[in-house]
Amino acid sequence: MSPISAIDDVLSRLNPQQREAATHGDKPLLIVAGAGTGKTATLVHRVAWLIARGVDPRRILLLTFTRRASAEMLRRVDALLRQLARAQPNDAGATSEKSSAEARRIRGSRVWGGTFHAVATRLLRKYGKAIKLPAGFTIHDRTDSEDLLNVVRTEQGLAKIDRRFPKKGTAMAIYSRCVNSRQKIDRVLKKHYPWCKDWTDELKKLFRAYVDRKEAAGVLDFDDLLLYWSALLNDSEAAESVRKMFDCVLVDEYQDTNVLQSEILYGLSPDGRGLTIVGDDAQSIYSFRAATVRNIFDFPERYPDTTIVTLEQNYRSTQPILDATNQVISLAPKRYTKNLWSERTDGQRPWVVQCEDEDDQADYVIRQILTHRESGIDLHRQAVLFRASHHSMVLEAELSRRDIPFHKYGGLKFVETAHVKDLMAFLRLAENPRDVVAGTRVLPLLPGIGPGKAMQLMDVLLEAGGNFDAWKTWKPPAAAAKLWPRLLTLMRGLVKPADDLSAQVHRVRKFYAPLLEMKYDNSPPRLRDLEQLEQIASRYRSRRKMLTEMTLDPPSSTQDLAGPPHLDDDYLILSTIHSAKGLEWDSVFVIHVADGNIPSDMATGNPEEIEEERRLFYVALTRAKNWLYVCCPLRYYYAFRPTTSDQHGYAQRTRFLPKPVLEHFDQHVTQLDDDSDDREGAKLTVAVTSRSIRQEMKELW
DNA sequence: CTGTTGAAATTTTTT
DNA sequence: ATTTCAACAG
Repeated sequence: MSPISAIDDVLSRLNPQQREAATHGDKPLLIVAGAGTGKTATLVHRVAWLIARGVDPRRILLLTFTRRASAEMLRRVDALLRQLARAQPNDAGATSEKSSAEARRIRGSRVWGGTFHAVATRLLRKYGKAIKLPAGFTIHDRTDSEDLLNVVRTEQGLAKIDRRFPKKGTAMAIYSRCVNSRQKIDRVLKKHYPWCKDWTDELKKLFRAYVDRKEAAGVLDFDDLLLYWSALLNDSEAAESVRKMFDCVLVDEYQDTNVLQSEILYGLSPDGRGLTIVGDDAQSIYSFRAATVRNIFDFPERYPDTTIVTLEQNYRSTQPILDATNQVISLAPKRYTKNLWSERTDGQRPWVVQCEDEDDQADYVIRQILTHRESGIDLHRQAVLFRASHHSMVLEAELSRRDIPFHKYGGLKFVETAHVKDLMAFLRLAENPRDVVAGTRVLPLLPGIGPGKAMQLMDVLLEAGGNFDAWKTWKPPAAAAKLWPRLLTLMRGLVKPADDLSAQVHRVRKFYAPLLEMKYDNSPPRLRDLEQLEQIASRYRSRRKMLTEMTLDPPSSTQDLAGPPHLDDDYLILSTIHSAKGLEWDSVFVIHVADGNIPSDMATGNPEEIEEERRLFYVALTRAKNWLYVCCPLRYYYAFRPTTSDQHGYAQRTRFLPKPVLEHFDQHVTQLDDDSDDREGAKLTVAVTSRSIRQEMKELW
């Protein structure tokens, strides 16, 4: 088989639109890909096609939303390329060496892949010098950035003035939005933070000082990574070298990029040559990170040669599910109209399930999941989705009680827990002694040292250019006298370590463990986390690499840390809707579908926010392949304040399921049944409550 | 300046 | 329920 017909063979598995996209030339290409329309397959084939056509893999840049997505795509590109290589004519002997060289050349794993932030880091380590970045910069995550901002805020006395001054989290969000949307602070405040308008001047001053502080500390925050990448592309010399690195740039999830990212893209290819972007305006759910659907709408205007390919055939869901989800999104004003359809015409209609309360909901979901499992759908092919991380707490407790294993994605991550951050701070301080945030985290761990002394010590260290010897002359207070010399030894040993990374972590752990035990009363599980961290460290070649990766791409679920799961392990997936992006399961349960949760009360300020919540709901629903359950508890208990007996309120079904849409769902009410020993009693209550609930339902809905 | 205690405020999504 | 803030004693 000739190479050409081999690739034709591979491409024949795609539908005509997908094939058009995969084999498009090098003019700008916009793929509007509805949910489940095989956009990953299309991108993967496109990359493989480019490589097969002779493009050097190292000159392809694949920008994805998560590292997981990038790894998955590159793996599939590899598989495809291997398949192609096998199909090449292979006349014995001499050619086999040649063809294995060819195979090496086309390895997809050599493609540049990753998130904007991860790629930015790699480029800045390499070319940062051109714009005067220190090579050994460390990266601040959101919390670190807030901490540094707080340091500056305290210095400026803004914390004292009045309690109405925006808190660090808000201030950080404002700053971040300015950077990512490339807007002046006045505009951002007016549009998104009107209640902070009175503080404009103070905020400006605060941000200026914050920028200086970052520079002095040799750190970059998430926004800086993009900002400096963009700056690199504006520096005439550096831009030339960076631009020349890539022939093709492909961007996934383009609807969730922000203005700064679109500028980076423009910088990489001003005429759009070699540019491919994929997105779905109906799934734009990251505007709180300054992402804007406009990017995808404006793309054809910015690059007039753009070809638009729309993918509408859905390979994921059954038609009854699509009928319902199409209805949900049809109520949104939108521009790229798609009508998703499937060849899988039959299947169970999606359900709207009315539950009594949160406990009932958890119970119902678990029963239904177990029923599916009995019929052969493993737990990991089922998922429970929710708007906010804490919405799954009751369910998690119940799953644990019944020994049903689960992995949770989204919400607080392992690396964000205090003790892990503490330990990492030691490493970060060693890597970059100018990092004030790391220092002011480590130092107050010692008794007798608080924020004040810590700040002083960091100033001394900064003055000395980051040489820990500068601390030798310092006289610690009595309480810290014993530990101080040991800390000094530890840190000096870590600066130029002779041992491998896990040994370094071990040394930190030995030092930190007793302090941890004093600080927390539930220390045993935390100590175990630290042991696990030591294990993880052995997987990394360098400390810098570990620090970078743990910041940019933290393990998304606690269980991920244990390494690849055993094959016989089966576990249910719990996920925030945001973290469920791009994924799919056989059966999907969306819980807490009540107004206030979806749309979240926090996001009903303006119509745009509400539209985003609608898309969020749409994303959740379109994750389902075969079975879709939408659950809404009728009654919510108020956990707040002394629980005077039976305080509760009633929930309204989400506004995104009005009557006409609801007709595409089957409606159910949970039936309590023989779960417990007192079968009789349970049945009795059911009779009463379910009737009264139906009554209430009639009145409320 | 540190560390503790008690009161008050808050309530999302994440690179 | 948790986190953040303010006041106060050592």
